[in-house]
Amino acid sequence: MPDPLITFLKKFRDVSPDEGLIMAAAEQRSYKEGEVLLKENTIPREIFFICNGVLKITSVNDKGADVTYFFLKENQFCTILQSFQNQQPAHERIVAACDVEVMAISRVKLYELYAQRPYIEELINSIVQRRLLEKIQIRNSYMGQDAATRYRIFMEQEPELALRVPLADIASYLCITPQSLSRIRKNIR
Amino acid sequence: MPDPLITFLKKFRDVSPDEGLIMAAAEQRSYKEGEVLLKENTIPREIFFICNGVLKITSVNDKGADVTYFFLKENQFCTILQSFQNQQPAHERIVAACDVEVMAISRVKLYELYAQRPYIEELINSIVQRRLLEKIQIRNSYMGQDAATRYRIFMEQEPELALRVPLADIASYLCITPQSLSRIRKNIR
DNA sequence: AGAAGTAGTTACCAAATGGTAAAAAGTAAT
DNA sequence: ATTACTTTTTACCATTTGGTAACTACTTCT
Repeated sequence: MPDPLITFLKKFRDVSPDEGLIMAAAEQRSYKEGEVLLKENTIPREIFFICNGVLKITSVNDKGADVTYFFLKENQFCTILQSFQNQQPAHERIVAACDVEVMAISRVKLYELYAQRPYIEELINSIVQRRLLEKIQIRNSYMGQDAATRYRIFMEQEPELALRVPLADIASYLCITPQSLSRIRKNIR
Repeated sequence: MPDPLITFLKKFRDVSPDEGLIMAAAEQRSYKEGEVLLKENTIPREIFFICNGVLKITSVNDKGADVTYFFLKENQFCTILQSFQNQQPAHERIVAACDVEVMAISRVKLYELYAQRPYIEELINSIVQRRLLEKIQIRNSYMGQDAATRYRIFMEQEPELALRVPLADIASYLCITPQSLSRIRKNIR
């Protein structure tokens, strides 16, 4: 069975000769829903590639409530990029939004890999940048819309996600209270 | 008088030997408030470096109202990145939020420059990526906050901007109606 | 200076959303 | 199966925000 990370990278570029190198840098891990992959105010030492499941990037606001900035699912890289690059503490937290399997790559090993195979750095950077732009686009699409519309857009863009992560997470992601989101769902039926 | 673009790049890396090359690729332009630098549904053929003033990236929603996604000011590059890279029509529009002076660099000339001086591609990519991450951070900081708080955060992060661009633009950027924003301002005094 | 146009303010009411609380449904543990 | 626990739903009222409209302040043009 081919590894999801390798399979994913091959969609962009043939990495066959370096499969071993890449796999040697990565470590497979599993997390249960709710488990924390990165605590807030800590320096991210690794980047995750999601093989299965959904991660969320969140933080706790002044009122103690969780704010969900992003969901990331299969075939996406996940880290707090600025903090990972500059090795500074991240304010955000990375949490399993449902049970997940990831490949964890430590920064040290990643940069060793980059040093050995510069094209991999280019490759991953371009993948990550593309995804960043997508995330911005998605956020933009919510702007200036009311709660019901934001939910409708979300359901068009990510229909399966609603089945996989708790309602409260989606509510937080869409800046709606869980009660309001529940009401919106009711009105749609 | 040194050019703002060169001065800016020098903050990150010494580009002295290539100043001539860079300047040859750029063309200075001025726009008045409200002038459109890029129409929606057109392919961005150039990237702008802002020497002076503020640009906004907007689009028109289903109800005919403007939504302001971003403000960009002095010492920032501005284009619709995905569309610029892939030479596809952008849904967004680039408009002068106040009178501006920019250096416009055509994609063709930029890529010629990149071919001649690969380090410039790396340099600009890293600058652009850093700014993207910043924009995401700023948007995140508004998430889950009420209108008055969003305005307060905005005024902390960008105090001068409020003096330079119309209130309606800021309202749209913060997803508030101009009337509500006016009321919020009143309550703050 | 006066007129016309644009931008910002204010007031009012309507609609959307938040917050509290309790019930219902679903999940996990014994 | 029963219990305990968590998540989701529902109802209610309070608060925030939006939309319409009129007014004021500012610009710009002649």
